[in-house]
Amino acid sequence: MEEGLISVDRWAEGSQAYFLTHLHADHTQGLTSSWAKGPIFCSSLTAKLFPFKFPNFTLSLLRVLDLGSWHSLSLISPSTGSKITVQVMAIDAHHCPGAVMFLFRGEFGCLLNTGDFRWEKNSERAKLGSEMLLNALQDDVVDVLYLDNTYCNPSYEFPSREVAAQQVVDIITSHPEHDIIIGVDTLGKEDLLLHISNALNTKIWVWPERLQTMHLLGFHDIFTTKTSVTRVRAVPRYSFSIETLEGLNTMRPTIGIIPSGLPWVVKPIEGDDKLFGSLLVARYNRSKVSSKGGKQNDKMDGNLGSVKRFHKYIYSVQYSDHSCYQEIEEFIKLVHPANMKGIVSSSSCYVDPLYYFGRLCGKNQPLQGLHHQHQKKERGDRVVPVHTNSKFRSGCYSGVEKKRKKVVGRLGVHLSWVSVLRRAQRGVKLAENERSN
DNA sequence: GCGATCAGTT
DNA sequence: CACAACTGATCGC
Repeated sequence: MEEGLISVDRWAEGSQAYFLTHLHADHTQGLTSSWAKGPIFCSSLTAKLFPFKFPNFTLSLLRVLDLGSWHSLSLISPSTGSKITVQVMAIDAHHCPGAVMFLFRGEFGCLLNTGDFRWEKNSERAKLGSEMLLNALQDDVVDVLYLDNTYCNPSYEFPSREVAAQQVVDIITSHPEHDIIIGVDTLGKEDLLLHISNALNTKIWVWPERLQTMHLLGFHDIFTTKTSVTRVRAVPRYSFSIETLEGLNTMRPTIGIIPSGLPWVVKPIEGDDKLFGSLLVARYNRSKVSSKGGKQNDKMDGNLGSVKRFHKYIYSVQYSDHSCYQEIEEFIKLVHPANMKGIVSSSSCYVDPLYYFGRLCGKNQPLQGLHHQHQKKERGDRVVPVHTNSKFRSGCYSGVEKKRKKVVGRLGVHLSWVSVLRRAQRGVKLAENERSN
């Protein structure tokens, strides 16, 4: 498709410099320990965490970019073959540890790729970030903004992480006799756990690999792998299910908390009155949720607007490491790009940020279909110099979309022993397992 | 055994 | 209907 100069979170052959915004798996697809396609630029924290995810990686290929200062790269222009200079700045993206945005300047113009980002207007970090960004831009115009459009829809609203973290603390304190498990990923949401630890003056259990990560991040006395010292455990999100909670509750009273940008609700499998095969299903429409058993009798529900108790044992708290709709809007207003493009697309839909925010950068909304003189489409003549990762696979696939068959396997009642054991290993399963003999 | 891709999970 | 991030199975080498 295009000849490459630089790639952001994309790992195909053909670029001269590769940029990694952060270490989540959906941004490292195609990156492996045996990488040899070129230098990789990232933040110092990402570089520190890097060997943990890619054990035998040739570390000399990593290039650390300090935040907030311009770095110059000497590259070869793909079109003319002459030497050109590209400048890049990394800026805190407030997404997960090490996550940055990249701002580029070069013969192709000025480009900003947010990676995944959260833009909380009132946080000190964001104020610093916006100063850094505005300072870097000076009078430059961002020609193309590559935007984290995960929640680029007005229905996606949620509070700041600080507020959401306090909601989690409130849930925990209102269950003084319960064990607590919180579903988290391999990186991210550390601030939430720190907030809980501080507020409740307790250590927090994590699984062994996660403890290593915590140590790399510089947290040495807050997390533990000993279950006996705390009732609060952070467990891998993929091991967190209704079954798990049901199982745990046969041993000790336990509640689960899911921090997520989306509100969740249970949808039981038809004809199955047991909860074994239940799915977790997201909804926009929260009024439906609360009208139908989502809202329980807890007195605390009063102060917790966006908290949903969607199952006897499970709470959903809207703690998100991605920007909500309004924050995306604020960010676009700040940057005021000439054009923009979303970097994220879910399996079935892609929200073009121009649809909602085209007016903010003088672009027409694509669905209006005006017979307006389009700016030239620049197909063949001008090469877009940046490959950018989209989770959207369309680029490689032609026309036919693969149908994804949804086999809800035979009531899904059966849980394989492998997965039971895995869960046990990661600490979700029962205390009996680790205390036995 | 490794990497890429697909499929399924929460 | 709907997320991001993750694990596991399978295939080709």
